[in-house]
Amino acid sequence: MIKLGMLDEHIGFHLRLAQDVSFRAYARQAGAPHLKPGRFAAMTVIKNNPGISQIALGRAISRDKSTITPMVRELVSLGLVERVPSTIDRRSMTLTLTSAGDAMLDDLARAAEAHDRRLDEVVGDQKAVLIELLKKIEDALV
Amino acid sequence: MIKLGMLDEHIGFHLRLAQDVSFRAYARQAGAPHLKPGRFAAMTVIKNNPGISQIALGRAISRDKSTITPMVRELVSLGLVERVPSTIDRRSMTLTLTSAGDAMLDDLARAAEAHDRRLDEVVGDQKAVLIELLKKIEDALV
DNA sequence: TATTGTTATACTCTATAACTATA
DNA sequence: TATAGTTATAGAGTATAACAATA
Repeated sequence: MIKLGMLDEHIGFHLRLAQDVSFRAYARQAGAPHLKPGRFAAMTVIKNNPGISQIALGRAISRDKSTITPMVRELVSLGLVERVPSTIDRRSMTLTLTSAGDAMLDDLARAAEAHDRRLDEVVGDQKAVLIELLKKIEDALV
Repeated sequence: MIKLGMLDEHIGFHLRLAQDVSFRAYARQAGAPHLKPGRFAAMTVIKNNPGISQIALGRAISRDKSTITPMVRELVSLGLVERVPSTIDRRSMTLTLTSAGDAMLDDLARAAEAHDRRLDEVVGDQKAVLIELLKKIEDALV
């Protein structure tokens, strides 16, 4: 049996471990509707903020603009996102989901929800507490 | 203001976000005693399980053996880990920390602890609850 | 001068598969 | 046959820096 030593008391360590395990379980389960993990977050942000610029998208998901460029290009080439030059700022692009993108996001949401139902089961009636604590961490450390 | 939509209710999503934020904060703060994140976990496992094989190390931190090889080589070349052929199984290597490795791990532990004290502050008296929930997730989803 | 987005480039982390040497 | 470890290789994900166009 492997011992973990002092790490066992560390929130940061368990955050990493739990995220790792959770993501692997999701990837195993999702299987079919394949789209890389970052894409899901990006598409969700676009859906909820139609017309958003690439820069703003990058800020929303904490990625550099140079990371956003190929990501958006891929989503556009898959027919999931539409990319139109802004009329008010000609440097800027406006992003929206296509109807295919919307449908795909629904599929992904279903897979994510199935996964999250498992997580819900695991944490039981403590879900609200857990999410509240995680949000606190997100807000405090930015 | 960016809206997140349904994701906001998902444990998996907040796990990812909180881990991301936490890791970035740690990286910012750690600054000086530079060693990549996976190394910390590896060295901790070696410290607490002296003589462990590479395969067992890989299992402990959920990495393939081909990921372990260059990782161990780096730690050896930095003088932090000693790597000795096993006398009982000649295919196998035994790993232990050098005294420099032990000292380095102490430094890293201090940085990690400083970071974790911030996390502790954020979650307050809910720390035990949070760790318990994260462990539940780790155990349930393997 | 500052910002949006692209490109070139590079680095890290990771795994798969084929291999060797042992078991 | 199976396991420990290495190597070659490839694919994600990410960022920095230099740049063009526009503000």
